[in-house]
Amino acid sequence: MSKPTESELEILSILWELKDASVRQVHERLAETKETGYTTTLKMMQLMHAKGMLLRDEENRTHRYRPVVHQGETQKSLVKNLLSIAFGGSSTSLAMQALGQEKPSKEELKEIRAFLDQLEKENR
Amino acid sequence: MSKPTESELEILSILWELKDASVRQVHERLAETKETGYTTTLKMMQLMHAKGMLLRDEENRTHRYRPVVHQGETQKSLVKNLLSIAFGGSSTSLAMQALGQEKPSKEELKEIRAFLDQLEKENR
DNA sequence: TTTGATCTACGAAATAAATCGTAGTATTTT
DNA sequence: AAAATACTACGATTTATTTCGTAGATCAAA
Repeated sequence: MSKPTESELEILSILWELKDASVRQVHERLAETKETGYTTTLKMMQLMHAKGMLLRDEENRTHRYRPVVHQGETQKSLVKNLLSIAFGGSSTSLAMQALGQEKPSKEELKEIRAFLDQLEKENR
Repeated sequence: MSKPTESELEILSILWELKDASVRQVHERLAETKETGYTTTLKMMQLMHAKGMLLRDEENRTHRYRPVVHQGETQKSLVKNLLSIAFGGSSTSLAMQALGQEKPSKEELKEIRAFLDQLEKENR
């Protein structure tokens, strides 16, 4: 599946959260942070459906959409791409860049450390 | 400064590495992994220069270009963007996603742990 | 049952990004 | 010094992405 564009990602994010939504719902969320017309959102979602990125339930007049790809898979490919294109493949520097950006809480630090231990264990 | 496009990033990556290069040099590197014409590369770099993304030394007939922004700053804004658009702002999950992708070496693990300790210390 | 609101479909325009050919000069090779 | 090669400049085209108006159908309210 091809890489979603910026706008597509905005829509996907909302759908990942809501699981399932009408154009109206998505549009209302989008409009909170962005100046945009209803038919624009509609068209985007229709295009995404045509591309196979969204499933559509046409049972009722108001169609409901949901993402085909899961957030995790998309995150994975985005990270992979960013890694190769801007970090010379070094996941370490990407990770540190991210963590420096938005400081993790105590709990998160613990989680990350556990994750590192896990990685190290596997590596034997 | 606005976010570089995919193609611009490819060029920036090469320039970050070479510090300073002619269109020909950049083109040759690009052509290793991508089917593209010389004038396309030229035009891209001219555009980037016009946008203020690249400096140009016009001393000699063969101009030499170098990036205005450093890799670190660009990485920072890319990560920031990715974080907000696909990870709901959670640097922890971005970091783990990255590390799971490309496993760090023993040395890198050490480095990351030190980095985490540092973060924790600051947090008091 | 008319009016108004809400939907979808869809064409088309606006914008952004990427590609490339051609012309004109300078430089190097034969 | 003629021919081939290497550069820049630049217009124009192509392709991708985003935006939006209009039409027609369905539903809800007056």
